[in-house]
Amino acid sequence: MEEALNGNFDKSRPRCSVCKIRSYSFCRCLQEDQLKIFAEISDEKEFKDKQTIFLQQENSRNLYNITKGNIKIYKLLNDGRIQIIGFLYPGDFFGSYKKGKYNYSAEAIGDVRLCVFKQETLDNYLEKNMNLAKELLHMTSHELTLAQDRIGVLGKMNANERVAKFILNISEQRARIGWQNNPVSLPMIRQDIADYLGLTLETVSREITRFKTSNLIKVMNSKQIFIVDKEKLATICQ
Amino acid sequence: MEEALNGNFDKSRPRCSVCKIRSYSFCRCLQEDQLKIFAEISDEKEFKDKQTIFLQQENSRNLYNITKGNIKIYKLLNDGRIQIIGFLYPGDFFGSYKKGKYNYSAEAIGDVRLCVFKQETLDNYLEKNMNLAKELLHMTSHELTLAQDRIGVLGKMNANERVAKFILNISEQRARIGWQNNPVSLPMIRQDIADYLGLTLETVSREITRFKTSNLIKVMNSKQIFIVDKEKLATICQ
DNA sequence: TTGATTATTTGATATGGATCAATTTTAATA
DNA sequence: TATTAAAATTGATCCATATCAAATAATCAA
Repeated sequence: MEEALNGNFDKSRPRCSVCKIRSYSFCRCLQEDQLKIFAEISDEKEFKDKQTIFLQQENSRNLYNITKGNIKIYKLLNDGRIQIIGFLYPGDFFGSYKKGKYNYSAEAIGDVRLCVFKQETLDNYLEKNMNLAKELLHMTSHELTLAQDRIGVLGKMNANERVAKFILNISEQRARIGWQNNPVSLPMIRQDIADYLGLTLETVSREITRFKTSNLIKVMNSKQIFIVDKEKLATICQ
Repeated sequence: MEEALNGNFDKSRPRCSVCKIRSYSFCRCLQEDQLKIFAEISDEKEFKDKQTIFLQQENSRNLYNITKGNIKIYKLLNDGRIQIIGFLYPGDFFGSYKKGKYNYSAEAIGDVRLCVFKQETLDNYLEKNMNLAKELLHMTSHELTLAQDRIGVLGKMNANERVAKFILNISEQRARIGWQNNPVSLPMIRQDIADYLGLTLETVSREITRFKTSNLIKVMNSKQIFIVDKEKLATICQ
């Protein structure tokens, strides 16, 4: 089962040892000899496009680590309005390590593979491993930084700036985990981008067209954007 | 000096022992016998209204814990636009525990007293105290939750909802630390509320007037708001 | 106390992005 | 491959909030 999921046919090595994204994830701080135990405190789980991973109102039990694919986390207002809090990529973690309700819902975009940690299990493990606790603290703190950046975008930037920043951010994220970052692939639909940026899909579409006609980008297809003039795009959103 | 600041004239007890807000702060997890050492790894510092605590572009060296007063943390776009990321109150912490630049600037609103921790010192102490590391992780995670809530507010709510939510939030925060929460005092000016909510000060003023004329609140003076109908206010922003 | 400064409210008008609507393009399925 | 459904684009219009402007109100300094 585990072998099937990560393609590890070397039974002598735990799946964490052969994990391709470990160096971008909070478990990167673990030594080779710790990986066997660590691999045992989590389960791998797969999700298909649009499958719900958890809903906001559920009791929080797990923390998740993405090893493959993209997910979106979102909040739903009771009149149906959606705000996408974030798109998450391999190496990112989400969920909750404290009891209560989740703060958002999580859904797969395309095929997804996750490591699932039970709260108590992870908490117990943290107790024995200060490095991991610190790494988790640093990554949570980094998440907070990103969330604060987004507050700035949503509070003060106009549609033009938001879309420019979105394209650059997603390209940077790809570069960070060593993937092709130009053309950048947008796995999510325009409605999702809109719900992420606090705009409507029409406005997102118009801004993309605007960047296209002013030759800042080339739209290979609706999900593949080639950045022609990165500097000008950066100037737009500073 | 320390005695003068926190009014502790009992020289036999460290200032953390007599700290009034410790139970709301990350240091609440420490035992009485640990407080002496902990008091020694931080300094107390005072700031006056509008004094800058640090600027975004500075090298981050410290983590701060508020023991008295209010501060605002904000980002500045290069054309002068301001986004206030948050208003922070006694028990809240801010700054950075990793090297680099700060992610925002911080400024005092009224008289403020802070505990200042040097990054390395705090980091070393964390190494020896798993409880504190965990508490810091949980509080950072909680901060992240609050930031995500704000993303929802700024991304999807209209002016009416934003102002209603602001008044309720600030009232809840007062209740949480056991202070008078109705009437609720707004230590910041309208421009700050606007920069916090992603609105203009005129819009904030108009929404407050609207709540006043529809008898949801009473404006004792511009900085003291009495909540008349909490339920209706809550319905507005759900 | 008085004048000056800063903060707040209120009014008139403008506008960026939402909304409504139709068309085109792309993807899914039979 | 044809048929349908979903996604994306483009156009026309509207409206919530910004902007500009002026009047009060509160605070500060001399």
